[in-house]
Amino acid sequence: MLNIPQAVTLPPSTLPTALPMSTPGRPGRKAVISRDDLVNAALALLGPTRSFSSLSLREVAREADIAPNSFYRQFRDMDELGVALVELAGRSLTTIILEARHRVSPHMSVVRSSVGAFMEQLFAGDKLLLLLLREGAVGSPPIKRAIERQLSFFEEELRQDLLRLAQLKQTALFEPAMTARAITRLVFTMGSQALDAPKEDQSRLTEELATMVRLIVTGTQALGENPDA
Amino acid sequence: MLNIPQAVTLPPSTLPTALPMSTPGRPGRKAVISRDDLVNAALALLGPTRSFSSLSLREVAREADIAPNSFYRQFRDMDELGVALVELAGRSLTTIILEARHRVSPHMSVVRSSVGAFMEQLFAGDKLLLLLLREGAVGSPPIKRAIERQLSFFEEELRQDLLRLAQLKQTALFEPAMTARAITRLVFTMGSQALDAPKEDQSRLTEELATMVRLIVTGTQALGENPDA
DNA sequence: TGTACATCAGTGAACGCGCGTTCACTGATGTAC
DNA sequence: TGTACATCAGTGAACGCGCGTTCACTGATGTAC
Repeated sequence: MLNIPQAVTLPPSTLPTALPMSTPGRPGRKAVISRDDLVNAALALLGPTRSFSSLSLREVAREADIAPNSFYRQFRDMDELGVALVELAGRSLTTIILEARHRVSPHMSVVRSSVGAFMEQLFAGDKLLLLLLREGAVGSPPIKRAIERQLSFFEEELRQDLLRLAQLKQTALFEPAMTARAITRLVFTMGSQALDAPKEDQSRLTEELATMVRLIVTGTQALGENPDA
Repeated sequence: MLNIPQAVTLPPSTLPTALPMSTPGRPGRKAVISRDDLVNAALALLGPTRSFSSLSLREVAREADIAPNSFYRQFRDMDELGVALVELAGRSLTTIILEARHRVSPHMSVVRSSVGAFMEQLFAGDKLLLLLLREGAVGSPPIKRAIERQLSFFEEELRQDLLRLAQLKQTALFEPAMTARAITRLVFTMGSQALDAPKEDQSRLTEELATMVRLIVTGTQALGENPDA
């Protein structure tokens, strides 16, 4: 199970590479440069004021301490690295929400605690989450598409959570798919905005976001009972 | 009144300049290059796949058909031009919504028709609106701040609309400020996403966005009646 | 085990390019008389 | 009205820089025998 701590550098063993070009265990040539090295270098450079799309190939190579042209042995171009990062980010997000589900307590809904977990991870400096939030608007087309894909996965998970919840409460939901999408997009937008705010505002912003989500959940329940309201 | 058509080039007379440095009517030196020239050049370069933050000073100068260094006679740097554009965009947005209000009919709520007007303008290729949607996530700090300011104005207008509406219906609203903010952010996010979708999906996406907004409005009304629901 | 060889991951150097910014200029415009 | 002058908006040329990409190389690694 992928579990990404808030530290910048990811232990290579937990980072699945798309190509098995440098499996360290088996006999064969040892690759000194791995895809993970570049992934980690890119992550290290990301920050609240530094987007992936503003990174240059040479910058990443410099951070990874390799020659610029060595980059091409691992990725065709920056877009390919970006897509790899987005896919990692998707798994990170799934893990976060999975953990949040475990924390569910009687006095806090699944949705509410998921929002909390999400914002917590974001404020802790999770670069992958940051990437997922910010490149959606301005990344190159391949990266945008990769992010849309991850968001769709996430929306589908949330939709099923909502349906499960409704079944438990014996209530109907209005447009659960739209509900899940609205919540997802709102959380991402507000999360992104919250990162620009000073630290002392963070808990307030989390509360506000929770309130917004509550508005949507209440709406889908109310309309589920009476669609013509 | 500022009224910006869907054409790329804005007639100079309708574009209020921040500084009256080139008022053509009164006696004085005639400035061949105006701020509007640069504003228009930047707008002409923007598009679904081209963000303001990716424009270079030289590109804008080239489009405006002036020497690169002449740029500095009008703006300190690209950020300053960006902020000017954002402020123009804010006025454009206000105008759009104002017009939408006039179109209000008995079988369509103010909110609903505003959402429609917004999306329509966006799909018509309004570059200013595009700017407002997209630079919020990745613009430089000054531009982000300028966008936040415009969004706040807009949220406040929306909040007052909602309150007026509630008063008319003799109902209470739960957290009208959060409601206005949620709707604003959602509309902006989904609008941005809709621009990447093929044309044949646009009316569906507008409908979906309207549904999402309806969820929120229903939520604030339901919680207004019974805050502990 | 030891040796000669093939492979290919990683590199140093170089390329042409567009960038932001500077400088001293020039020539059109408006002013003073 | 005509002329000499001051102003300053706009420019051409140049700068140093970081960029993405290419090429031929080299030297460590693993293989064959």
